[in-house]
Amino acid sequence: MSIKGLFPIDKWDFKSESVLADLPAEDFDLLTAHQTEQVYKKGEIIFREGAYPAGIFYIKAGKVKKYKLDKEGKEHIIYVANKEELLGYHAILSEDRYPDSAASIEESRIAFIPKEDFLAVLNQSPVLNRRLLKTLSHEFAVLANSLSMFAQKNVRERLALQLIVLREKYKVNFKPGMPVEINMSRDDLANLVGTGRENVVRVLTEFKESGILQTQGRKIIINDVNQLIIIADYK
Amino acid sequence: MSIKGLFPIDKWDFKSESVLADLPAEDFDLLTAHQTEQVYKKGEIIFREGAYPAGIFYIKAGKVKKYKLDKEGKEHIIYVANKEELLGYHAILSEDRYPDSAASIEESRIAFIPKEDFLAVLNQSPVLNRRLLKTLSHEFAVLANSLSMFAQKNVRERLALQLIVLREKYKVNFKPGMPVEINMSRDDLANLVGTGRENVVRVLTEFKESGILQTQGRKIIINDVNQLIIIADYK
DNA sequence: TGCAAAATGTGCGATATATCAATTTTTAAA
DNA sequence: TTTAAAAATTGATATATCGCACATTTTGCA
Repeated sequence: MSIKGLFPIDKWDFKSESVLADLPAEDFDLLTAHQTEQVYKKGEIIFREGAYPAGIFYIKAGKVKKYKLDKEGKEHIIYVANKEELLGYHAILSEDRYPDSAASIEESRIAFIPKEDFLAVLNQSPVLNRRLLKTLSHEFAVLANSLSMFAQKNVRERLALQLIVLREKYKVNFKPGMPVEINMSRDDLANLVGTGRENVVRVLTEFKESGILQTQGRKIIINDVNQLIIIADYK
Repeated sequence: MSIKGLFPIDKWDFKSESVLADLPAEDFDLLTAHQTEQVYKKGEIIFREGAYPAGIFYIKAGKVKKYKLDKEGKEHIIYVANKEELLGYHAILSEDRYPDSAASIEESRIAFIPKEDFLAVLNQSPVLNRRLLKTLSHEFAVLANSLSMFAQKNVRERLALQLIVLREKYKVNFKPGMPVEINMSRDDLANLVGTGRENVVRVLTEFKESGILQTQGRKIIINDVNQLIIIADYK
């Protein structure tokens, strides 16, 4: 029953969809009519799991972690959202409370769009509907991928994978061809990979010794992505 | 930064949304105009990861597993879909290939609806649009929950949780008040929990000795769901 | 620039889980 | 009902990862 690697889907496609790009001007204007902008300092919470949503967020600059807390308060980061991504719309669409929390992992500039405006545009814009359906099903596929990776891969492989993904997200800050620096705390990285800080450090040291990457304080500089791809995809 | 259990979301809400229920008759008729029905024997594959979608599937009777294979062919079950659920629409909405495979875990009767009909209704039906957006964001929340459970819970806790979920799915086959029998191979169960068959057996034995459940051959009869909830939610 | 607090890194024993091999039970087909 | 194949179970051992305690470095602020 187990066919080996038939039609493998491209696991390295992590591009995030921009929901708002190319929206008809009319829709875009209505959507942004009452937006308010706010700067979130590093670590500041944007919304909390279980709270009722009052609107959606649009990241104009910075990076945001979406995470869940377990009973002991330990967080697991589900996703790192980059600038130009939309945030917190799942709760409104599912007519429920936030399924996860969000906080900035670096100083971020974020616009808030009231729920009413979002729903108003949703009711009149087939383009936004279609865009959201596409984004949501893409997100679903990415999440399903993360889930099975968790089930099937070890810490080393998961970390390699996350470094590849993060590299894409941090790329925008650096000139093409220049080495990309990932600036993320070991704790956040560990919570993303689903392990402890110590284990992340251990594997990073190993990668450093293999010449795959360098570290400068907290910064991680990726030298050899291909090597990471081989590790992440190995098993 | 870690606030303990503030606004905990209800982790035990696993009800699946019925996308097609209460759809306007006009839309429903168009959707089902060219449907073809087929019986899938236990274990038969419905679609494969990476293939291009030709339509969507509606489970009229039976149960279906959605899964991903790793390089060695070991499968990880992402989700068990029950009757009356829609299948395979993510790929069409994301304009991509199937992100996972689907196969029946018991004899199932499944209708196939061609892509064209689905898209035609999607273009004209605000209700279907809204319904799909809601379903997708709900699914996303459930999946995100599974992901963080994987990161935070051990095999024992994950198995307890899956037994609770499966009990809900198998409930429909039994009279209210009657003990629910879960009829699933240990292999499928292990692939759902993300571990090996042997480990599932060991934990099941433990549960059996605690009086939480009984087994009759392959069947698992849950006696004490509350105990399972305590275990699954413990950490 | 200097200092305290926070973050990072290291060693090691404890533990959960994976993995292999062998046995027993169940299932389904003749 | 018999029987062979498939599935489930048990036991033993290997391995990855966890999590504590502690040392070191980095960071941000006065």
